[in-house]
Amino acid sequence: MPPSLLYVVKQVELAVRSHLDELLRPHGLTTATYTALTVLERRDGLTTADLARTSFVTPQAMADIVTALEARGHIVRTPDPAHGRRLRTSLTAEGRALLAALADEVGALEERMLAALDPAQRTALRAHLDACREALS
Amino acid sequence: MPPSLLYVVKQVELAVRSHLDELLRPHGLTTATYTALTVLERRDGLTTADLARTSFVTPQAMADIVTALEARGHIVRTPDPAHGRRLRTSLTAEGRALLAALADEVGALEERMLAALDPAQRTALRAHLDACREALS
DNA sequence: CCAATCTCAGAAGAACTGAAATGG
DNA sequence: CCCATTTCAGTTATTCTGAGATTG
Repeated sequence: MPPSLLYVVKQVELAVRSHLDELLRPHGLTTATYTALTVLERRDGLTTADLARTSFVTPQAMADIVTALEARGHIVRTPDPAHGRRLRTSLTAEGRALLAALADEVGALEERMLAALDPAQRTALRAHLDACREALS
Repeated sequence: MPPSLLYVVKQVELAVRSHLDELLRPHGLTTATYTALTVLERRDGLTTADLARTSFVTPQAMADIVTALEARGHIVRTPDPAHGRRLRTSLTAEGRALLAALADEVGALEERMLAALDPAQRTALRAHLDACREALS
C-alpha cells in the first residue's frame, strides 16, 4: 500500500526544511524568520496579524518573529495612516540585501529538489500544488 | 513573480497540518504521534532511532513521542533477539483500531485536498513529489 | 458596544545538547 | 576500541492561553 499523498507532502516539506535550516543557520535565520521575509518581499506592508494568518500561527507567535527581525534591522514597522492601531511591516534595504544574498543558495536547493523533472513537469507540479492549497484554504 | 516551489510545498503542508491537527485533537493525538503510528503501520518493527530518522528529529525527541504512544497502549516495544540493545516498536490491536477509526476522516481530508485533480493528475502529483523527496534524501 | 490589532505576562509543550549505560 | 541505541538530566527556544489597552 503506497503512503497517502498527505504523508508524501509532509515528507517533502520535512526534507526541504532540514536542508533550508542548515543553509540559513550561518546567516542567523530560522525557517520561520526567513519565510516571513519572503512573504514581505512579495506582499509589502502586511501587519503582524496578517503574517500570522499566512503561516497558520497565533498573532503572538508571529509577534516574536517580527520583533526578532525588527531588532536585527531586517524590517521596519510604520503606523498605517488609515488605521491608527495597525503597524505595517516592510523590508529594509538590509533585509532586501540579505534575501538577495540568499537567493543563490536557496535557488540551488530548489533546483536540486527538481533536478529529475523537466520544465513541463515542473509546471504541472506547481499547478497541482496550487490546486491543493486552494482547496484547503 | 510567482512564489518558489519550496514555498508552495510549505504552504500546502501547513494547510494540511492545520486541518489534521483539528481532526486528531478529539482523539488525543498530535500530528507527530499520528505520523509515527502511520509509519509503523507500513513498516513494523522500527526502533525509536529509525523513526527519528524518518522525521528528521533527534532520537530523544522521538523517544518522547514513543513513550506517549506506549503509555496509551497504541504501541508495544519488544527486544530485538538479534540485537540485545534494540527495541523494536509495533502497533497494538488498539493502535490499529485507532488508525482504522481515523481512516475515514483522514481520507476525506485528502479527497478534499485533491478535489480539483483528476486521476491522471493525482498520479502525476505523486510521481513528482516522490521525485522531489528522492532528490533531497 | 463591537471587532480587530497589538502588547504584556505567565504557563505549558516540544525539542535540543550533553552525558552515561548497554551491547554488537 | 568504536559505533549505534537507549535513557536520564538540564536547558533553551517557541508557542500558547489569558488579560488589558487602543482604535475604527
